[in-house]
Amino acid sequence: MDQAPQPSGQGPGALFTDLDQATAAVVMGVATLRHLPAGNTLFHQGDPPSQLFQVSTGLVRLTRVNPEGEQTTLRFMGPGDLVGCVAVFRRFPFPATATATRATTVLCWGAAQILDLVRRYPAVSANALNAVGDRTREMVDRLADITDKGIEARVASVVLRLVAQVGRNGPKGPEIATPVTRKDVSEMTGVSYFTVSRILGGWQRQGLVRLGRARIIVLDPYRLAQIAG
Amino acid sequence: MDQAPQPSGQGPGALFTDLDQATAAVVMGVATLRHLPAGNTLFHQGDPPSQLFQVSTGLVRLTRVNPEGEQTTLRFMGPGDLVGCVAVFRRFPFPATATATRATTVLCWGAAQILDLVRRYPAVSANALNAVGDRTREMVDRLADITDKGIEARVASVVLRLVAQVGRNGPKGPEIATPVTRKDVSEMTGVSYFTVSRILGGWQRQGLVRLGRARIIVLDPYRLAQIAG
DNA sequence: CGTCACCTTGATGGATATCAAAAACCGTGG
DNA sequence: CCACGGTTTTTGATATCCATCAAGGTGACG
Repeated sequence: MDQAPQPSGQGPGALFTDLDQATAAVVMGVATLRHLPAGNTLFHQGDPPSQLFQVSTGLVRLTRVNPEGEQTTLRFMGPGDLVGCVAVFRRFPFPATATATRATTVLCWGAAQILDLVRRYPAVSANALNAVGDRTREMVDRLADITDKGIEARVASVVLRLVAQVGRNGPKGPEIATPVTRKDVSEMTGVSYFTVSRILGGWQRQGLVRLGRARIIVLDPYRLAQIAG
Repeated sequence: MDQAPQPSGQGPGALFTDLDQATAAVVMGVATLRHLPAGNTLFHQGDPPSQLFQVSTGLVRLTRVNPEGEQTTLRFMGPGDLVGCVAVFRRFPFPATATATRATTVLCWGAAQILDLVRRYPAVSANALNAVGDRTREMVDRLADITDKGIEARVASVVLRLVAQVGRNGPKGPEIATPVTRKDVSEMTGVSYFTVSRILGGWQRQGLVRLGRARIIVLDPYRLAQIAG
């Protein structure tokens, strides 16, 4: 907790922040808890937005099929993050596929229920607005990163963002939740696989990071932030 | 109206959709109308989010300063679009600078007032959620475009998006609102200036577009969509 | 201890950024 | 109406960065 990176879903969970006890109970009351083994999917790209999820434990990967038909990673979501919030509140088909990359538990709300709650409780509505706003903000930042930074800076940004979103404090320093592969990082940066490997390798030689199979430990976040610009 | 591209802010204006007459009157009542000469700015990047704007007529450009200190174009907003919605509802500093690129009129709401309206009227809250959700959706799409499309496809995407957002029907076909320069297009695509010029030039030779100073007329939207993938 | 998925490293070519310079365009004022 | 100045755009030549291809390594897990 001290200097540990926080999951992006702040506090007890995005939807519940600043709710009075009664309201929180109502929101919790209509939720159901679900356990997913690794590899299971919450929903597929294009599905109607029938449910809203909040990750409780584990790790969820959002992917998209590109024009060539391959799945490419869009982002990861960890404990406290609202998965599907944009689609559900906006009543759009899910723009991505959500998959548990390891054993995961999630809270689920039916679309109709959650929309009703939002209409009835301004506090819940505010939380929804905040969650969606945060998402937009992140996307704008990522877009700016990609358009005006060099490759190395982009990789640094993505690594730092991953640490902040799905990081944990390991013994040697902040550590990105496993399994996040080089391929995932490359797809999130718009850089090829191999180049990411080379850049990370270079950083490891300089002692900025420690690498493992589907694992990245950040030893010098300050210098990384510098590289990210 | 027939086959004309619609501004992204749908109908009479994002905030007002599906409001009963009384509510609409209240929302309109606390708004003020402002006229801006070309070149004036609504707000600067980093400013506290003191006001929400809805473009009524004209054209607004959102720019961001990149690490090198230059202003780069993020997007344009035309009639019906809510400018600053993410920042105001999320209570974040504005992530970009908004400038009128020509004579423009906007509706303005004070942050406190609009937050109050959102808390009081679920219908307004729903509209806010929709507006912010649309924004997220667009950013996700743009991000995906950039990471998994080739350069030419990216330029095509941006041109088509501009037509949809700030396009008008000219005599020869859909036409992007002026002044949108090649430089703007290049910054929105993450491609250099010169390359955009070459690509557009090529399209003009094939009869897909007609070019002018700070002007792009789309002659063959269908083929462009094909190129965009 | 074998197999599979993930990762690294090297060599190569090509797409695109960059630099440089000239041309087209527009508004302005004579 | 025309000449002028600044901005935008085009076009060409060059260099560089990165994607791609190929092959070998390394760790995890049954």
